Amino acid sequence: MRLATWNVNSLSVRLPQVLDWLQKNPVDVLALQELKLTDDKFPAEAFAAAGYQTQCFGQKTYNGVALVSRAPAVAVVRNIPGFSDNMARVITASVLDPAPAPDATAEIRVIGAYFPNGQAPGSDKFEYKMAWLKGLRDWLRQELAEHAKLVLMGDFNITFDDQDVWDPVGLKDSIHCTDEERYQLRALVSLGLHDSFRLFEQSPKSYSWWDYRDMAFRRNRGLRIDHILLSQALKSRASACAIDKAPRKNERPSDHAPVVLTLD
DNA sequence: ATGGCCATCGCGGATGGA
Repeated sequence: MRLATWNVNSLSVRLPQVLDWLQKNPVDVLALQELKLTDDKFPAEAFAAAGYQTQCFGQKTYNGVALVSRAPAVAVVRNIPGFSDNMARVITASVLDPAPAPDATAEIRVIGAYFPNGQAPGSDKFEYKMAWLKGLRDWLRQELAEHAKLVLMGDFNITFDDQDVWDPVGLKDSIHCTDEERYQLRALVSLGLHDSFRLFEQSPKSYSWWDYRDMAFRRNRGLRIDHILLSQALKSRASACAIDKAPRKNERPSDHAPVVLTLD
């Protein structure tokens, strides 16, 4: 089973690239972020023609998330129960596991999330990010108690540590790299999750996002802020995790690259 | 040193992203 996450920075602009990528990478589940469109504009038919079901939680202009899956996605939850939010940032569903362990339930709980950017430490948006992270953690604790096989993936807008940052000195204490954000990320992980990317040997300077400016991609000036976290029950099944830089080389690319996880 | 790009809305330039 393969799962992936991709911040597409406007699905309207990127749909051809997403369909092309799915053809080359026929994953079982793809979580999309930053759709920047409303549900009525979601191209469900295009995905259906490619053999995928979709669950969308859209919003005009900003945010918006979706789950694209081979198997039906059921028990869908939009945003974080218990945390009041007017932005479309989280979509959760249970999807059929094509290769379930014989003694386990046949479903995997998948959470696709677009974490707040936070703009700058000390700003109102940063305060919102901190509150959102606390809200997510409080709900995730319950969700993990109910679903042993759980994946939390998406655009976290937080680096784990300096390995995830192209210029840790120059970007020290800047957004995505602050101690407060990293503390919150560790607190999430402490609920019983694992950073699937670091379960495997990776090349140094592996990033998932590069600024559009300054030829940042060509110079590999990036950040690793897109993550796939696995519950303990799924950790032992993980056999690979990789960032696919190929779509970042397209014309008119998203600024993010997809991250792909393989479960045996 | 500053901002350098891209998407949206909408038709100029502000806002947000990261």
